[in-house]
Amino acid sequence: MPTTNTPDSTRATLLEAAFTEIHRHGFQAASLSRILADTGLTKGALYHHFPSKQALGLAVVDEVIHQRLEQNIFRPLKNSPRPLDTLLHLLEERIQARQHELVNLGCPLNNLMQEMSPLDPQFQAHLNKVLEAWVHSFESALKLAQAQGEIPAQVDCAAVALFIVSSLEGCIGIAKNRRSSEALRSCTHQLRCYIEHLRRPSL
Amino acid sequence: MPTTNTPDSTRATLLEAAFTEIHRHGFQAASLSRILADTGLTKGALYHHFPSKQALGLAVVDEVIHQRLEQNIFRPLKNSPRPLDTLLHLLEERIQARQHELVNLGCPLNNLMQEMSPLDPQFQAHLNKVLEAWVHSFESALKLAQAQGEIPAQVDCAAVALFIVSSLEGCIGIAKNRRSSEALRSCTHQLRCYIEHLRRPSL
DNA sequence: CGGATTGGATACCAACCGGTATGCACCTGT
DNA sequence: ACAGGTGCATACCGGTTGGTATCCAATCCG
Repeated sequence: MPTTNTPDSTRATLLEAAFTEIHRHGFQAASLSRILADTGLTKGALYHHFPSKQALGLAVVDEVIHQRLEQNIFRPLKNSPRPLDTLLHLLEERIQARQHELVNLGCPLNNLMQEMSPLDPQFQAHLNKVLEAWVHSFESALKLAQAQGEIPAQVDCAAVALFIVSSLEGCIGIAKNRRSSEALRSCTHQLRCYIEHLRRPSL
Repeated sequence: MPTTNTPDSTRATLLEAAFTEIHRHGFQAASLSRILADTGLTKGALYHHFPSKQALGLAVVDEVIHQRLEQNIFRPLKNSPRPLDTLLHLLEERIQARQHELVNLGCPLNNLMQEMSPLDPQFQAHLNKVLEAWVHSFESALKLAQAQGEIPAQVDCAAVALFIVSSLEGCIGIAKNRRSSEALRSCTHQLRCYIEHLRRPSL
């Protein structure tokens, strides 16, 4: 039994604790001391794996936030034969499942975007990469539905995908401010209505 | 000619500078020293007018942010005989006029909601009051349009109003992250389409 | 078996933070 | 004209922050 952990496990521990701390307090107010206290590690360990607080934050974006979205949203959507139904189902089910986290702390990605994008070009770039992947994921689903004749040809899938992601983040943000699951449900219901509406021949 | 300013002008100077600083850096990262450097005032002046940094922030919410919304949005909407047209016009014109500010720094209200609501119940309360006033303003406009027969009776005006505000904030937030006026235009255009859609007999 | 490298701990630092105590002009009420 | 309050400046405080320099133990490699 080794007395030292594998380096990757320590790194992963730090990433996970940093994610939680950032989710709770935002990046700027995230305290390295608190992360270290939570993990039982020390500054030596942290600065061995990450050259700076910023690098830690960017790693959280790339390796925690992006990956979670990839696994929970992008992948199911990509593999679905009925993309529109899957999209609607994901919007309902994923939000329902994480409603407490969302109402209390909001969306980790959006929180960071709102806080860091105007302040730090590097954060902006990394966050935007995740955002674009998200929009692209929805756009592909919409285009497939369009190819299947489920939504009209004149629909601008890219613009609609951007709007869906925007509205979704908006709904989560407002629900967080209200501290209300009910607001989250009501708001995302309207969003689903909007999406359903795409189906009908709109004129 | 008096050598001392009227107290209210100093207070207003502080509020305005605090608003700008908070808009740029968020509340937690807003530096009192920077506010004082910008105004040429000192800690003595600040703590004479405000008992704490939190009180300053809450005053910015109540006296700057709320009042601006009141003047630029709530009031025009309340006095309009054609509420739906006015709403759509406001969404287009106000966003166009402030697009640079919105793309670079986002919506002052939403920025603070995202940052402070989960952290500080007092902020949450003050911010929520502004948010509710906003939603109520839109709801009243929708209800008037409904009474005028412009939108169908089965439309849930409260839910739609909440969704419009949420989506709007979402659109601004996403456009800020992309640093793109074009994204802001595209996104709010979809929102206006959604609102236009309320007009048609939807079934 | 023994140097070199890796993983991490300890102790420390300067900078900055919000907040406070005190002092001092000036205006006001009487 | 004088006492008191108002409006603000100056100086200072303890605490926290991100970051660094140093050191030790374990592992790996030859």
